[in-house]
Amino acid sequence: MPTVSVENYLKAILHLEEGEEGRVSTTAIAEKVGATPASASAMMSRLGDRGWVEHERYYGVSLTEKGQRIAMEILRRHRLWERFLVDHLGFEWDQVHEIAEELEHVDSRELVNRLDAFLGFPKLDPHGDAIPGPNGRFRSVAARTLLAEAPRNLDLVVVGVVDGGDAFLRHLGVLGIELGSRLTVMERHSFDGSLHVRFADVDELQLLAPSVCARLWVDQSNPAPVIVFPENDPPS
Amino acid sequence: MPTVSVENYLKAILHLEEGEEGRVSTTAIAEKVGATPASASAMMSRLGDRGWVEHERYYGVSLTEKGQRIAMEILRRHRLWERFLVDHLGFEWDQVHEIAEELEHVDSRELVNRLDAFLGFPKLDPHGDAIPGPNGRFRSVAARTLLAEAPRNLDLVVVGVVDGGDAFLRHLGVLGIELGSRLTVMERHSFDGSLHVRFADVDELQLLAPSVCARLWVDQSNPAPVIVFPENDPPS
DNA sequence: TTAAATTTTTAGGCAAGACTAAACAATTTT
DNA sequence: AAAATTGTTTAGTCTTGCCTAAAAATTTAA
Ligand SMILES: [Mn+2]
Ligand SMILES: [Mn+2]
Ligand SMILES: [Mn+2]
Ligand SMILES: [Mn+2]
Repeated sequence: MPTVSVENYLKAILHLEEGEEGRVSTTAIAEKVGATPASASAMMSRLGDRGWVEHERYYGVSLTEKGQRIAMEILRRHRLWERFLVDHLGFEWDQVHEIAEELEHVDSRELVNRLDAFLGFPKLDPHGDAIPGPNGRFRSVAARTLLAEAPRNLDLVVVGVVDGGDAFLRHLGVLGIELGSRLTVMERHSFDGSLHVRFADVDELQLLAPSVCARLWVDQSNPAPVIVFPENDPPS
Repeated sequence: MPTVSVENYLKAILHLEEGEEGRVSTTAIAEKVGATPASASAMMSRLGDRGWVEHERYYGVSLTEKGQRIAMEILRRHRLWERFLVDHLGFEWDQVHEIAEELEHVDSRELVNRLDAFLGFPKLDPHGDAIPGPNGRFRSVAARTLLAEAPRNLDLVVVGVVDGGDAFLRHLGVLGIELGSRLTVMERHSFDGSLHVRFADVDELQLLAPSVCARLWVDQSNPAPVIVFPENDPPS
């Protein structure tokens, strides 16, 4: 029965662990939860006592099996609630994070599973992030690339955002980019990595700053497959 | 920006104030929130400092205008979430209280108003209790009577329960009683106030204990009105 | 109108979680 | 290798909210 604060810390550590190798630093955690390093340090020893993190003094922490299970559960709730807010209450994707940040702490196994069913067992949240299943593992590991690293001349589709703060999401709105937007990389400028892209529904080329390209997940957009009818029936 | 604990205390005081005259006792509040009188006493002076209750030492408290506004907002959230849980997630009415007790503390004006709209601006929660509107006042003051005090030989309909703990709600399930059940009081037994009633959908008379009759709100069931067509047009 | 019983408040502690300032350890620079 | 910088922990303090035990006020009973 972790408190709200403990749940926020565990989720922060989970976020910081993915991608980065090894242990997570106290200062990074403090920054993520909006507290001082001193407060985070105190919390780490409490989390260590309860067996939710492994704490090597002066070298950071990593989640234990138990801690990870809890963190994944919070993440699951967060992302399911975000889906609910967008799909059923008509919120925009840049308005739901803060509210989900509170809803995720409502503790009822039954509630979250019924919500999951009500939403149709979604695999992705409104920002394109995978939603953990009731077992605490992700339902699908989608193959995705950062737009910044995508090859040219491919039909791409935006499938997610990296660490999407509300300001960034609103900026995407200004640029006319949303989940599902289709585009092609025409030119990559080696000076700063900015890209000239062409959107499927726009005529002119558009320039995207590297700060944007590094935060967009894209996938190859499956073109409507060309179905070739065989001239003869295949052998059964 | 009250804390969860403060919100629970304010709501408890609101509940205790209705019906009872004058101030609410520290001990009653303590019992309602599940704390000791000493803890409640300490909380009362904190609430007094913030201007949410009027505290007359040794004589109890009453909500101020401000305190009442906050408490009504919590009550609104609680009952809206109960509606959501029953109407959309398929919970039974005896399973939702505890979960709503947590959801009510999620603090977002926008969220609660959109939820209200999503639910179709309901007037009553699943237990028949009125849901406060965004202005903090009840939307409708339904005319209702306790079954224990209802006259005989009237077509009645169950419109609500008084202070419905889960145990009582499950007992109603055993008796086959739910919101909307139609019944008529056939006999009132002066010994202990128990009633013989006839349910609209059952043949035999059924005996209801006073503990049940005192906790059921009933209203006269409007029989499908007999429409009398005038022989002549009324004078305009 | 005292005395007994009940209710309420106060006193003294404790745990969680936050902060600032200071000490300490690790890492980088010089 | 020593010095400076950076990151982490410790020390000391605060607030909220809870507890038990004891004191004080109020209510009830004798
Ligand atoms: Mn949160
Ligand atoms: Mn998200
Ligand atoms: Mn509550
Ligand atoms: Mn209710």
